[in-house]
Amino acid sequence: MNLSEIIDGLNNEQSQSVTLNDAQSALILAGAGSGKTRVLTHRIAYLVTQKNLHIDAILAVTFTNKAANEMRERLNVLLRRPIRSMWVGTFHGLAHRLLRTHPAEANLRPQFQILDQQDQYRIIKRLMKENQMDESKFPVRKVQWFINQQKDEGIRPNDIEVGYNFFIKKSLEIFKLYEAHCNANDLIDFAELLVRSYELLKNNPVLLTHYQTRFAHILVDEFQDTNTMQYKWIKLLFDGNNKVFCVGDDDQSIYGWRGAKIENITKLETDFAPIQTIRLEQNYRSTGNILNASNALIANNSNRMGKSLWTDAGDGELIDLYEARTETDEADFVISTIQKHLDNGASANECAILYRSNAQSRGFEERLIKYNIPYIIYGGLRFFERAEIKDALCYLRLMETTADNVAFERVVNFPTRGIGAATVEKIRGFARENQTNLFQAATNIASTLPTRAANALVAFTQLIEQMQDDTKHLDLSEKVAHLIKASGLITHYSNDKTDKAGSKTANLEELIAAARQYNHEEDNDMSETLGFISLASLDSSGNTNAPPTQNVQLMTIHSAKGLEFPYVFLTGMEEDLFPSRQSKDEPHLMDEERRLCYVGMTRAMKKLSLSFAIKRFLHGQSIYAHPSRFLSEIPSKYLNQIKQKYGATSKNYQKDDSFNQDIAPQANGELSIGRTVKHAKFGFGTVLNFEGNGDSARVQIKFKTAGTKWLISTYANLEFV
DNA sequence: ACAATAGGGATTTTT
DNA sequence: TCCCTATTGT
Repeated sequence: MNLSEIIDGLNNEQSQSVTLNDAQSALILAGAGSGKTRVLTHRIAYLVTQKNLHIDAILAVTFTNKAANEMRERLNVLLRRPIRSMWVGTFHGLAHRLLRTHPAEANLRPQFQILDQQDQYRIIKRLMKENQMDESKFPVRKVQWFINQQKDEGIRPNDIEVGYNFFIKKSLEIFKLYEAHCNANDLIDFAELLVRSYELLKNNPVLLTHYQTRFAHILVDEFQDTNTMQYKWIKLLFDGNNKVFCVGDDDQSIYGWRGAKIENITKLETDFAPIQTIRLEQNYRSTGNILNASNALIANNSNRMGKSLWTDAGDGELIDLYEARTETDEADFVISTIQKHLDNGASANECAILYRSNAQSRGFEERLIKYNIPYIIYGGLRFFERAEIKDALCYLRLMETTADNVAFERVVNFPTRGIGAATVEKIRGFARENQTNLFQAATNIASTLPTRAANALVAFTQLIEQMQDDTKHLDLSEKVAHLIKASGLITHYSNDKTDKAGSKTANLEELIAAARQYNHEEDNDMSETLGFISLASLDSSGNTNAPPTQNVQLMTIHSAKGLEFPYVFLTGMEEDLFPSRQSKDEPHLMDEERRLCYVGMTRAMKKLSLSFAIKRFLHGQSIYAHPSRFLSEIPSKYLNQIKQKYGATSKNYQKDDSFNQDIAPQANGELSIGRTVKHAKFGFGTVLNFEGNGDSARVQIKFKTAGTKWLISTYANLEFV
């Protein structure tokens, strides 16, 4: 492979990045749609083919499995050689690989298991219950959040100063118990993968030197999304002799709430000095209008590293901005516009409906069903997170290692077999006292129990042993197929009346297929089964390169990051919804909302449509909303504002028309939310909300002294102050 | 063991 | 309003 093959079709900056001296570290500030994945993979190809770098000397890190798989595929094509041994993967996947390779040095038994969010939640919940913590005062989610937050920062319980904060004090107690529990049961949660592998290297200078020397080049994707531990992890592997190549875009940092530190990208310049910064500003995705509008929006953020995207693709169409009366009206606009695109020959999967929060999908879904347009909603439970799949996997885990307590707890009485809470509690007690696992405890304790429970328990342990025996010589997928039947799961789910579509049994069938497709890489000590189980935890998507289907795509803006669509509808552009209410008081949160908006807008290739509703039904009540501030940050010359009622598609025109023009803020300028009014009896107050029309029009007012009231406006005789 | 019911909470979720 | 969880009743 020669150089021209690698840099063919790259622009100046891209090719400069790719062919940078191999003794040089680099930060590539890659704007949306500027071809960053291409630069990253071509850089690797350049190092391997032009600088004769061995593929084992490369460490390439991404955030998602999807990105990692994509990179592998592209490298396979580019390098025309197997790259199996190359360390390309997610932070978590690579950390996991380190721990599996050196379990003893990391103080782990080789059979350690990965805890996913759900498993973690269950454990924390049980620990809280056992310690009489009131869940209504201390929500499990919050405690789980607290623990993960600490771990993402590399903070261990002993590092935390107990202050006056009661929540922190109690959470810390649980944190300690949780850590002890995980250590006793060989459990590693997501954050622990990083912390533990970090400590592994930190405490083993020989190992550290080995990997520092081995990885001559460390390449990191989406650097703006790294959290503290991930940053420290990369920094530890960097000894100054090796080089980093980090790609990121500070304008697309949208995971700050999850611990991502946007500052990491600026810290690079000092911590990894000397490092050369290159900006990729030519956009190959969107039209000029979309790009200029996005640039104008993001310019409102402070502390940017600075970057301005351009395109030579031409202005394209203006951005539609639709003012809807209600969320139903908004859905009508979006769906009928999509219908027009379809009529003009577009395919459904070229259209994406994006929103800030999942709850907004419902209205669109209803319309899509009504107009018979195929769609797919992203979000919700992924394949390996589904209850029936987790059930089956827990049987698999128990068969692999009967000492797996998490798996034991989940399936000991599922499908129900007469082993109640009391029995399980006795098993736990015995296991605690005798320092053994639950399965062993169950075998030992059975004879001491009342006959009924004893029989049930013996039946269960024998079932597991029998399944182990029966599947000894079967391959992975046959094993899964066997366990689904033998455990009674398939019978249980086919009798499930709540699952009319039979999707649960279908999913179980799908699991057999997934096991068949799993290709095990024997680059570590894991058995095939253990490898499959780990994969299920680390990549819960269950995607086996699912072919793109002809569906309109509905998803949150967060999940749209990294994707692109010809037609994008960015919906619910209202204050308190987007930007979210929870972000309005904190400038740095507001900046993140704006970046999110920027991400959403820059997903669009040909046509972007923005929309907001004047009145939205949310959390069981109608709310009058103001257009998002982001809309006013987009210069109107890029916008095509549409205000009139869209089309005649709405059959519920009358019903929707509860918005009374007579009392609309636009109509008379008198009554509007936030307006101060005076009432003869209740005195001064502020208008919170209003609805209805004619004689039934009502106004909600928060009075200074009389509290909040709904008043019929025709009787209220309000005086505007 | 399961269905009916009540209560509380309701961004975003790469791993 | 809707959805998830916990509790209660059969």
